[in-house]
Amino acid sequence: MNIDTKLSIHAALEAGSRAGIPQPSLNRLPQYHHYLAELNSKGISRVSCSLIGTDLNLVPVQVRKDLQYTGIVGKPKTGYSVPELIQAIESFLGWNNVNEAFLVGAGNLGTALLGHERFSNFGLSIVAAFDADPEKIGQWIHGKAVLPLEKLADLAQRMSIHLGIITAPAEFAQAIADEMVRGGIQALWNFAPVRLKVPAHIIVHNEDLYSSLASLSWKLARRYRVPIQQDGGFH
Amino acid sequence: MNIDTKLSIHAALEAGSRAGIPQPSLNRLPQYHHYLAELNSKGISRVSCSLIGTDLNLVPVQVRKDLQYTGIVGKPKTGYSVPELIQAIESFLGWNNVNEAFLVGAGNLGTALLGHERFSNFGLSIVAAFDADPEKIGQWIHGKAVLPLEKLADLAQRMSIHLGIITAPAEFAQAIADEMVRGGIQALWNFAPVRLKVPAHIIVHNEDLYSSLASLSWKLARRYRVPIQQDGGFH
DNA sequence: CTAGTATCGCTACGTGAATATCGATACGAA
DNA sequence: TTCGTATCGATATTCACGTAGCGATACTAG
Repeated sequence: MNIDTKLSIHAALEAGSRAGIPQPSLNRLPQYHHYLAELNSKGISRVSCSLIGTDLNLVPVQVRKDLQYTGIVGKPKTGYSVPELIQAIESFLGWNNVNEAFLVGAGNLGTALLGHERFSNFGLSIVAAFDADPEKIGQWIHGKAVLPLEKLADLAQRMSIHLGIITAPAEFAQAIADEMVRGGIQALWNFAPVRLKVPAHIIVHNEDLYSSLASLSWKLARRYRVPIQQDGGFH
Repeated sequence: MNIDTKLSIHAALEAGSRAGIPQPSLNRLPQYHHYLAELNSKGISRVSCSLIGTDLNLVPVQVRKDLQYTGIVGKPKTGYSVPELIQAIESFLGWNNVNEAFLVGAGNLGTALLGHERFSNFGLSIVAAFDADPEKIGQWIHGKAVLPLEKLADLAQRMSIHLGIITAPAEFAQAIADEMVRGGIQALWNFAPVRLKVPAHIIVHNEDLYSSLASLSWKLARRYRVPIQQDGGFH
């Protein structure tokens, strides 16, 4: 019995590692990348997990495990080669190939993203913006044209755009997502605070500022609340 | 000194569990809130977990469990009262009391957040912006003054500001965080792609766009990659 | 040349979150 | 009134991530 369970756990783990990488590890990789780029610019060519750990507030084991997912191997006592590590992370994350993206919703947040030229370092290029507001259509924001929303699906198909960014208000997000899917877009980066309904093969990543804000304000509010009994709050 | 860092790591990791509500649940609460507000505006007064689940793409059990954390109780067969539920979520998240915040880094993203008036619905009020760039100091962005960074700590103390938002480039983030802590700020909302080192009692919430982008581009790249040989990819 | 030590890689364990299952309760229909 | 059903609440199982410990390896000092 326990052999069975052990085996199945093992299989699950194997499958997990082969098919993917834990989400938290994936989230940490860009931080390693940023840190390593800094080291590299200082001319440091080798680095150990312990060093990364102390500088980034992580325990060395975790760093090592994360880096293993990229496929790189280090040498005992020596550590890792910084340039190789950077290269490994970039290639693992697909930052070598440029992703062209469409953005919908040329409001404050959309404008900010359009102007964020550093995205190009990470394989992201926003090629055009879309909006439903006639006032905005025809404008140029940070060198990108604002086009009418109706043209999105057709253009996406002809230009083989794979990534869509939604920075429109929540009530329009679902309709926009539908249009994007219709245009053959494969992945959505959604900044609206809704859970989009899309076909199963579409990748959706939600970037919900209100969720984060909820976390924060809850933790903050909690601090000034009367001291809570850990479990005894009830009955 | 390293005791401090250990503590902060520990605190960050355990914050969710010690608090009594899982982080993911906390993140979903604003979505329920948004959804319920919509129902409420339609005049619907009662709702069941199953309904919420189908509309939000979640399984009913999960919805029920999340809602339980707010302390509300439902009635079998009837479900929950929509207004009570909204009230419970708002009070649980601390959205009834206003959090005043300082923002540092009046770039694209900072400007976007300053202009996002809907934050006021969620208990957040950004009262002033700060920057180190003399060009920006003295300007008014969306009705908020841009002040010199040196004044932050003193002002924060005098105005009892508890929340700091960092939208500056990564290389300045740590210094800014230090200033905020010096000014008595309790919680940081950090949009820079770095792990801040702060005393253990400070709440930090990282909003790392590059992490998200990494997730996305990895998943997207993976789709077009040839089936992966686990170890053979390199050399 | 040998011993010591820092670091990597692997396996095993523990904890917390998601999910499934079971019993309890309230409303509606016969 | 009584039975059926939808829904809530509580408990148990499964799964994923983080953590710890062990052995292996390579550099360095004497």
